[in-house]
Amino acid sequence: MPVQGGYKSAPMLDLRYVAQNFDAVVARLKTRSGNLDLGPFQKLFTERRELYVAMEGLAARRNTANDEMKKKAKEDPAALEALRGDLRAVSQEIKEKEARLKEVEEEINRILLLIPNIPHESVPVGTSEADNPVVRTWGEKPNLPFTPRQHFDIGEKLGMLDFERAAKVSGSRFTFYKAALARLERALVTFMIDVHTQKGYTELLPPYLVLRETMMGTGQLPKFEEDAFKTAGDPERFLIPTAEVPVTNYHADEILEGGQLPVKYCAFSPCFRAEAGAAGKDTRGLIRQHQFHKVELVKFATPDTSLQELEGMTDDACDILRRLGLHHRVVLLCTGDMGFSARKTYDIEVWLPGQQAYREISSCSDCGDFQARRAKIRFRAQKGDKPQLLHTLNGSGLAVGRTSIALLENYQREDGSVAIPEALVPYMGGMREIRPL
RNA sequence: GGAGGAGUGGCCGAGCGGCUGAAGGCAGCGGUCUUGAAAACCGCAGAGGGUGAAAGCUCUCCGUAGGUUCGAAUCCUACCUCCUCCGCCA
Repeated sequence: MPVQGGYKSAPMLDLRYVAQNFDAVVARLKTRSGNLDLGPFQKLFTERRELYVAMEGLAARRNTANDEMKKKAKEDPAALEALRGDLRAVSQEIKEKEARLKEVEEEINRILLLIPNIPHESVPVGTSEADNPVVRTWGEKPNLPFTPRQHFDIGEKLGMLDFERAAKVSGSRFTFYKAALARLERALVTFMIDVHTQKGYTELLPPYLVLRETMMGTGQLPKFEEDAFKTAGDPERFLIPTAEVPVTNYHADEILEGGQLPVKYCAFSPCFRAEAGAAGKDTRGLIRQHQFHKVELVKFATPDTSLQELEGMTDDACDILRRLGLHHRVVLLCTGDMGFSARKTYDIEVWLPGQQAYREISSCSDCGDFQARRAKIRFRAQKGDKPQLLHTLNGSGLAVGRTSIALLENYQREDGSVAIPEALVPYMGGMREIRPL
């Protein structure tokens, strides 16, 4: 009867760290949005340790007694019977403790799985996006000598975005792209991946359906189940909300060699989001759809380099916008605006003339060891060293649909046609502008 | 979907219910030898948890989860994955 050990019950935050710095951790977590309830965590943690100690004592006793059994079995059958009775009681006690330990660990995990990552110290405290400082800005707003239209007007006038038929076929928040705009979307994907692979990102084309534990690994579950689409079969599978999910879990349960870090991947995928909490928000156009395309960047880095890698990744995403000549700015998310798994996040916001607003087109996060702990991704600094958790990073490079929006709004002309930036012309088969059908 | 077969340490591959954390081989690391290298020989070498300042001590792990037993890699049950053949299919 095996005593449970190992990292099977992988804690979501460093158990010991949380236990030893309880107040500080709670205080920092409270700067995030949402409620925080650590419940009976400390009591459970103590009980867990006591159970471990007790079980070990019993197991040790049983093991030595079992060695006796080997001898007695041959020499002294009578004593064997007596011993057997004793041991049965010991085994029984171990089983009981084991059952209780399992309960305790499940309770601890239930609590910890719902607790977000601890914000890094360089992240400003704040409650909403209004508190996100602008870190830098690139380019300038285009000077359009007419009232700029929003992308959905442009697309419909071109006859290349069809929201009505999409609603007929799939319901709200879907779109048919047509002709040159369909090609533009495809061209953007290829363009982005070409740029990233030239910088050392390895292209990965991931599965779009993943298991529950995969969604757990990156932090989408268990807390945000209502945001995801789920299949009916057994096992249930989830449509990925981002390629971050399959790509980060690509190395789940692995030990990487320190020398090969950072490992960098880029991956195109469609993304599926239920948008449960977004009713009434961005209902028109391509901004918020149930399905969109994204090229994702993922890095696996050592703890001491991850913050620096985040800067690099953010710049790699910005580079796409620079090459496309799109005005944008980078903001640092405050504690209250960050995602569940992140310890530090930069959002890149592109200027949309039609909306007269900056809109998020990329989000780049350093997740520290948060996802690595959940997904059991480790590295070995030197041969012979103990494996330790690595750091994971992810960022959009970029959201393709929103890039299409930015191109439409920034390169629109008064007559309804749209220019194609130089960098994309080769990917559009030489096409330099998009004219109405 | 139907019929078979298999899942053991970085890899290959043994393993009568106790002497197996696991033979043997390869790769790896350290050393002897050598002008250097190779070969040969010797040695070290899995992952985690608990406790401890550390050394150490101890517990767990042979696809996963249960079960039988004083004791399971070895017996039983279910599940998962992979391979082969048939059917179906982009």
